[in-house]
Amino acid sequence: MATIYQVAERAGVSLSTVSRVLNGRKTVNENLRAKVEQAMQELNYRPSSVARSLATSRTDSVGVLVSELNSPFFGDLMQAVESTLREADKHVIITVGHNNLETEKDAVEFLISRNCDALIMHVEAMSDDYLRDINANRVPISVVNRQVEGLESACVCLDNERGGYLATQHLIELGHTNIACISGPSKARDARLRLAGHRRALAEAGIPWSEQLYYEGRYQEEDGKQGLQTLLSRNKPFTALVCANDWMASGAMSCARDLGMNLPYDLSIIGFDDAVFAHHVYPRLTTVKNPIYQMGEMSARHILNAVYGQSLAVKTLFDPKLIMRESTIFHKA
Amino acid sequence: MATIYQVAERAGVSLSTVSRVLNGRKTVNENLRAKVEQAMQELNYRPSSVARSLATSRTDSVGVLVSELNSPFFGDLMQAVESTLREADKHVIITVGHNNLETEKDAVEFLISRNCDALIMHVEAMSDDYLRDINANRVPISVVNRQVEGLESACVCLDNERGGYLATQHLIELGHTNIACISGPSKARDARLRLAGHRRALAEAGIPWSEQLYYEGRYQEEDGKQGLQTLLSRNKPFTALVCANDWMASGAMSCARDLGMNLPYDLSIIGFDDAVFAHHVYPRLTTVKNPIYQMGEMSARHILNAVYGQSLAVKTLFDPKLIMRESTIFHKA
DNA sequence: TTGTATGCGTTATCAC
DNA sequence: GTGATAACGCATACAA
Repeated sequence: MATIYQVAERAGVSLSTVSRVLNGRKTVNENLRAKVEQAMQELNYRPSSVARSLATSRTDSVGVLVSELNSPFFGDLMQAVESTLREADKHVIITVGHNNLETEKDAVEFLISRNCDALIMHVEAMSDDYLRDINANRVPISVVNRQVEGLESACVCLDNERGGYLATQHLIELGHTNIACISGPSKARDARLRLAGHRRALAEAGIPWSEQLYYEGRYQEEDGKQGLQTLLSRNKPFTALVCANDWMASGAMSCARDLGMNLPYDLSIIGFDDAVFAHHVYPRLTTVKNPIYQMGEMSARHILNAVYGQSLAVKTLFDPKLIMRESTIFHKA
Repeated sequence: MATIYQVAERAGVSLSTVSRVLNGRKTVNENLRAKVEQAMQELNYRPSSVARSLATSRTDSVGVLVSELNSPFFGDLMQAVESTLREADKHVIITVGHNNLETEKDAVEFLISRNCDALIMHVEAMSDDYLRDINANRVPISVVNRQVEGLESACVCLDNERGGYLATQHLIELGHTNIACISGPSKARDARLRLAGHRRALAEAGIPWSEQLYYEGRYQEEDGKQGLQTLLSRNKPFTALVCANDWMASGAMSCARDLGMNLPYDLSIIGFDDAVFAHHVYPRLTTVKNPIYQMGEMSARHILNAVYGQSLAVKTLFDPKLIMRESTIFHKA
């Protein structure tokens, strides 16, 4: 590999000059610039990003920490982050946290040891305090899908409460009044908020909340099945079911079918997220869209602004949108 | 950030000694080692990976180039590669090629400019020559899901021909003799191989190949729909349909349903890949499993061996497996 | 505008 | 076993 010094020698200039044309400085004679560029060509010179990093103490890399890689949700997030950042010639180092505190902390240490200029994180286990500490004392961060007090401008997230509200409101508008709910784990913020929205919609419609129509899952497909069976066993009839994400909705749907129910006539089911498979299930799943791609883009933009001196427009709170498909239907009184 | 020099000063030794304990060299006095380690503790010292890279000309990073990020297939691949590599304290830099030659080349240049020690690639557009050139003159690579002549040991892939064979054989065993086929794009190697397997199964069973029962798609969901409609319009009856991937199978299924067909009784459909949504569609999709997770792991292992001096077991050719679900059924004569 | 000298934080090659 | 000293490839303050 050719170095800047060899280029300088061949072009008959000093290495400072080479460095200048390399960094697009205007203060360099056109003649010399041409010579240097030709020398670069001939030597097939490529700057060493490592050496540059050592000199500038910047790596042009941002660490990304997500819960999983093999899910449509995080796939979209990654895709958005990667392409936004790469447009700005930054790159992405990926790690996985598995929703586990130790793993998440490990990943953060790993990324910091790699001298990332910033971190984009989607974490569940890690505390707000920990996040604030990282941002204050270690490296700037952006948090996806979570509100951290004191870090508002660095957090991009969905209005989960409103999403929960929309889902239930939709069922109410269809005439349902006995509405069951399979929520996410109560220790998860987004799950709590979606549930709160659900309850607000019920309250506004004058429908009393019933513990019997409630089941707490952990966002897994299996929980949809377990949840539906449990709810059914309580002998309190319902004609519609809200699920806190699409996986559980899908689990509930297969379970319902296995039980001989005729969907959506016997039971309206609504999900949350609009995962890729939402329109693969049968009947196609009505759900609430989580605009994760845009959120990833905004998170990346925040970093671009905060760390790399750009000034892009960023939006931090996203509005969920109802996607009507065929898994919900009018309640026939 | 504390440097190695400050640690040396505090411990009252030279920086060579610090460097030695840092790298676990045995040739250092226990007393000094203790002093140094304490000094590191007190200063909360973290070695700079950048400086180390400059000195060793290794970055402990491997570049990964995949076609997309937001697909279950690549999600699994990434997950496998990341976790395998991180166990060995290497990290992963991700880029996306979008099945487009220019983008793929760009991504490779980008990764190389980042001084990756090696590349793991899943590319479609790039030529074999180009791949060989990268490996020979630039940086060691491993190729996923593709056979490159001369690079055999660096290629880990599925036996696509056998996969295609298995799918069709399964339908034949169910008694079907009129079997339509929606293949992938003929410019894609894996598509050609799957098709070859399909034809071999037909031939072995004495079923003549018919151009009328063949449609070439591009692996998109929409192609499943287009394909089925086209095939149906040709007035040559068939009772089973082979699709070269799950997306097209899913598209064909919804199309069939929209056309009023009763699945799987009116038409048996089989897919390929066993994507996550394969068991979400209704009826649950019979398909051929593509063990992408293991393939990713093996690809990472190959790099670990070739570049980082490890000696892990690697397997390069993977056997597809038939996953029987409910979308295929006996042909009633 | 151009060149010189120095630093970035390690590893590696020598002597001692 | 230990400690100077020179790379590694680039950026940058400063001098010319």
